[in-house]
Amino acid sequence: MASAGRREVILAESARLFSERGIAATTIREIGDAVGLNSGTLYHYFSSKDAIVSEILVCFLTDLVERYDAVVAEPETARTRLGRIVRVSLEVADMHPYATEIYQNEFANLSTLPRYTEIAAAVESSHDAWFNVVEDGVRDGEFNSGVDIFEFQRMMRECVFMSVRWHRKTLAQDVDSLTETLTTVFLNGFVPAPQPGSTPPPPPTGRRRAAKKTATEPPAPRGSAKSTEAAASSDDIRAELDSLRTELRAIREAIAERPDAG
Amino acid sequence: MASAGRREVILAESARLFSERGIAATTIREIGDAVGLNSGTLYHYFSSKDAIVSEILVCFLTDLVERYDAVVAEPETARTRLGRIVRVSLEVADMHPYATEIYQNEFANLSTLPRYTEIAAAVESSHDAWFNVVEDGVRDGEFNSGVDIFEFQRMMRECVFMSVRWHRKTLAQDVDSLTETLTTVFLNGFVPAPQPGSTPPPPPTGRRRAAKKTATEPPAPRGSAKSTEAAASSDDIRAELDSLRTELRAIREAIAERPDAG
DNA sequence: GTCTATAGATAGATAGAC
DNA sequence: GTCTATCTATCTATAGAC
Repeated sequence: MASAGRREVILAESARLFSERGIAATTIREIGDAVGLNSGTLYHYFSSKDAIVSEILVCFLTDLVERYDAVVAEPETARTRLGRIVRVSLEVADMHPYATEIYQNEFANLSTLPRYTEIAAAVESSHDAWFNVVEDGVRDGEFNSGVDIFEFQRMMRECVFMSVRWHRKTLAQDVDSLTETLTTVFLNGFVPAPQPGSTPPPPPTGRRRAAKKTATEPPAPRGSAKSTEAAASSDDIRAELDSLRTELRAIREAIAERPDAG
Repeated sequence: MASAGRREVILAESARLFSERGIAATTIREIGDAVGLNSGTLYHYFSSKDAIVSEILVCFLTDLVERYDAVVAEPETARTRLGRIVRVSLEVADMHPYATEIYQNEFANLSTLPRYTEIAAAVESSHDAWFNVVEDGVRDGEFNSGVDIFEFQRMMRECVFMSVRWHRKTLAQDVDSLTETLTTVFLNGFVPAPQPGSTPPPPPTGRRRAAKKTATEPPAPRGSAKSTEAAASSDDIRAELDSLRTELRAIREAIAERPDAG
């Protein structure tokens, strides 16, 4: 009877244990204890321990890809869509509180899982969503191409999912501020010009860590050396930098306008 | 006699296996096979499997903290010191190719390790180095406080160590470009104001990364990840000048080689 | 559906010959 | 220092009573 929700309870408790202790370190008996069932009974619902892992990941990734696909297709600017991807990532992670951590911790060693092909395909699809939106933004001039596209989107994507771990306990409440922080940190370093209208808001000033100085040294010494030696030639260098940038831009545009430009 | 380097070989092979398969999934017998010793012989060098794990992590973290402490004490701007922390992180990671991955993958579940207190203290010390430098930069107005300090430095720190994993095979050659990319992405989104003198170049639209698929392996990071904003120190500016010159030269040559050029 | 009991495999670690 | 041999513990998964 209770078998209706039993499967889901097993999945939920397993996910929690897997993320807390690791998959290999979590035993079937521990899962049984957490659910309130004998370990043998679990095999009435799942054919193996790995099958539980696979189902956890497939459920999470299916939800994620489905919502990514909707966002990517939106007729919005790349910045808007990228912000939505961040938000969707956090929301889906909130619906699957432990799956993202399991995936992050152990994906590298999960290639022998039952439905691994399905899982890998979903992972790749989710990665494509990020890449395509960032690529669109660069092509349209909305983002800066001074930083390698692939490198950038991978950093941002992984940072978003690490943030899930860091904010797991309060993720639902933190979605807004986290989305804002992530897009501000990454995009204000990635857009060509600063937004005149939307300058970064006054500090949300979240938590402050009890910053203890390292036992050896009080790191006071940042000091006056700021721009002393660089000051003399600084203007000349900046001038040359600007001219180089201008020339580079002209050349790039010339190349881009060529009919057979690649 | 061979016992001189044996310990180090055991540590190296163990680290490789632990990072590839996970600690729990790596058996003593596999380590013995990899080293060319019987599994029982390993206990002549280490008291347990966990003792091997601990020694791997302690060696890595000791090197890291030692070099962090030197950087934090430098009389430089926060931006310079933060850049040095990034570089030092990559260099130490290159000296301990697998320790960072082991730490990232399994640190959450390692609290029962033999020398865990020592390990945790080193981890905290390394975190403090990052926090203190970023905090200094904010206090002096060099960085922007519109984003939560703790959140920012944690994102940047974790991104640096994830980059180690992504570039593990070519880390030594990629240190320069990676340091540049990481500081550009994070700091240009974290500095208070853009340089008024130089309007950032509009998007070139020309070069696009060819491979968007492949969830497995990023293409080689050609060092085109260059900053668009003027850097704070003369070293950074000179480095950018050099890279711009190099890129200009490459573009000129590419144009000259086109059959229909001129 | 849930349990008890256990099969079958393999892990970490030890003892002692050489 | 290295080996063979083995102990002890524990795991996944199964068989069958209820």
